[in-house]
Amino acid sequence: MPELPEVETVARDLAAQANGRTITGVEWLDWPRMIETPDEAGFRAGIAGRKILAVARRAKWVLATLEGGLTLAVHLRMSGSLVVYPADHPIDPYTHLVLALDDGRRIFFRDVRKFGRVRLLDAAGLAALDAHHGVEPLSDGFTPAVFARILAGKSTRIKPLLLDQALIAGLGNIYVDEALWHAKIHPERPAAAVQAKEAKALHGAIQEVLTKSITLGGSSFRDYRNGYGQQGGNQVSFAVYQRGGEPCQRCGGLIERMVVAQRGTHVCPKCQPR
DNA sequence: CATTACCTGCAA
DNA sequence: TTGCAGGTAATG
Repeated sequence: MPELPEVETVARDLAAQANGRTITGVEWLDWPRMIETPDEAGFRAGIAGRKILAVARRAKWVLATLEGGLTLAVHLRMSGSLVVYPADHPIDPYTHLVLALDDGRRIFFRDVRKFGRVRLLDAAGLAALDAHHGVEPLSDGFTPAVFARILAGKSTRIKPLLLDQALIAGLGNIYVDEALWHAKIHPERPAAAVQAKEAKALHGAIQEVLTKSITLGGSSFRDYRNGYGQQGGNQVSFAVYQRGGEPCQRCGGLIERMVVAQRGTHVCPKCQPR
């Protein structure tokens, strides 16, 4: 799925295009199972006539603040996209939700794999979603000291720990592999065994890979689209992700693909010793 | 911890 | 045909 940089890009794109517009209603919905709460009828009734006040990101959720204390929350999971299209844009078989705006344009939610999820939340629901997630890695609250506290005493391997949204919100498979390579840390090392100096390097690497990707509009491959329907971000290049068998750009050793916590994992064994 | 489930498309 | 894909929750 889109990870933090891609979701951030989508949220910004939606904000730029839809802030101040009113959702007149649900124009298309062919996969109601993706709506987790409320039920379909409640969703249709609750969203109609609401003005979009702001669009932001929390973890990998796109959050549209609506008039009346409600929030439209969308998770793109593996293959979802959220795009504002002109009135004449066709609805294809992978488009599962279309929201009509008061100026004739529409917000399309497209999702090949149907893993994406949509919620219409009140204040309590939004608070619960927020509480479910850990620190935002690009926020002021994510200091090296805070990161050190997260690692302290944990026997979990560092990669699965970084993927745990309840600890740090927004990292996914790509950027974890990239950050670990930058910091020269093997993904299977126990978190508590990562030394202070290494943890500081990893903290910096996490912020750098995320920030750089946001600057470039998110990485683009497979199903990812920004809020304008563009692939964008082709400039983002990865050091190890999906480069198994290729030489490491730092040491020349061969990048290896392995499986860690059931996720494809890419590592330079020479740069990132166990 | 690992496995399974949720879905579909695509490359090997 | 098999395995793999940016995610996450539920279940041994």
